[in-house]
Amino acid sequence: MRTDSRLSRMLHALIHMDRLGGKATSEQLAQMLATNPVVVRRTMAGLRRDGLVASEPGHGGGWALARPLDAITLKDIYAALDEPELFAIGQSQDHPECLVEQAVNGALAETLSQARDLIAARFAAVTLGDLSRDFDDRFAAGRGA
Amino acid sequence: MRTDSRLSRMLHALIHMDRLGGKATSEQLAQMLATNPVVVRRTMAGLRRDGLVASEPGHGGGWALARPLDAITLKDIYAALDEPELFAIGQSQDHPECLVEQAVNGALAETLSQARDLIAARFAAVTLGDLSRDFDDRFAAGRGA
DNA sequence: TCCATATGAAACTATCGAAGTTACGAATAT
DNA sequence: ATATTCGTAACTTCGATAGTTTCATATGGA
Repeated sequence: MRTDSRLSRMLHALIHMDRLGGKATSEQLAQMLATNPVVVRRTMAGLRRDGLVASEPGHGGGWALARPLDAITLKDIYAALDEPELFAIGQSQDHPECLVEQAVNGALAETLSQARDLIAARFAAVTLGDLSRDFDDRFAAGRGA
Repeated sequence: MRTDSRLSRMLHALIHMDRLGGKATSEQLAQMLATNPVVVRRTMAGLRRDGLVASEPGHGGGWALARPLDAITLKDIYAALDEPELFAIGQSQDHPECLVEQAVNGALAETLSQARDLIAARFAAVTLGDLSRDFDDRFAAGRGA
């Protein structure tokens, strides 16, 4: 399975936007993410819908952060992407009436549910501001500070 | 992404095998899993390699459990499948040298690592015997016991 | 007004791994 | 001998993200 990189990419994009003064075009972001402007627009659409960013067409337009990074959690971004599936392993749905299958699926579902809760709690607790400060630390470390 | 159902299917298959006296052919298992005998053989190959089951060709052959269900953990099965990727969300690998990307990937990796540890601990703690007894409970409940 | 710059969106292709299928060889028991 | 069963290679199908092409629309400046 090919893993979904949209969450990672949007985090990356928004932090870069912040460092560009809170604004950027799809073209600029596409270069930062090594992808296509259309992919950027498509992926950002949910963030706009949820009020995390705003967009304006035409000359001088582009994308703008609608909130400070400290007011955006990973959970906000994840929700704006319509909560993509977290897990690559799943239940077999072959014979829903088979009690063995139900027992197996129940056990897996409970385990994955616990993992989901853990991830959700982390996503809710971490802001883009936190990640941006992580960057600052890495930058300082990279300069040997 | 289409979720990988091999773990679920193998648990399902081995419990059914146990209830058939510990033996079954690929054809029988394929019917239980609503799939093809070749898919069963392919998926069971890792389990044979790891000594969880044995296979014999020819007339009267088929698959046999090599251990009691209580001596097989979900972790054993997961390992026999060569530890398939657990998560459907991933890091972007576009610009590994970008410090923003490193900060983002680091945060995601840490969260997923915690979730992975949680899942691994559950997998190590649960045996197929446990799931089989879950089945017994469901069966009793289904009969109104 | 004219035009370059942007986003919006539809429609299509590319990609990648699990899953499914076909086909044939090899081994085993009756 | 023959039917049964696994082993394996090779190919197709499927589904979702990702990538691409194309055109419409809106904005601001010359």
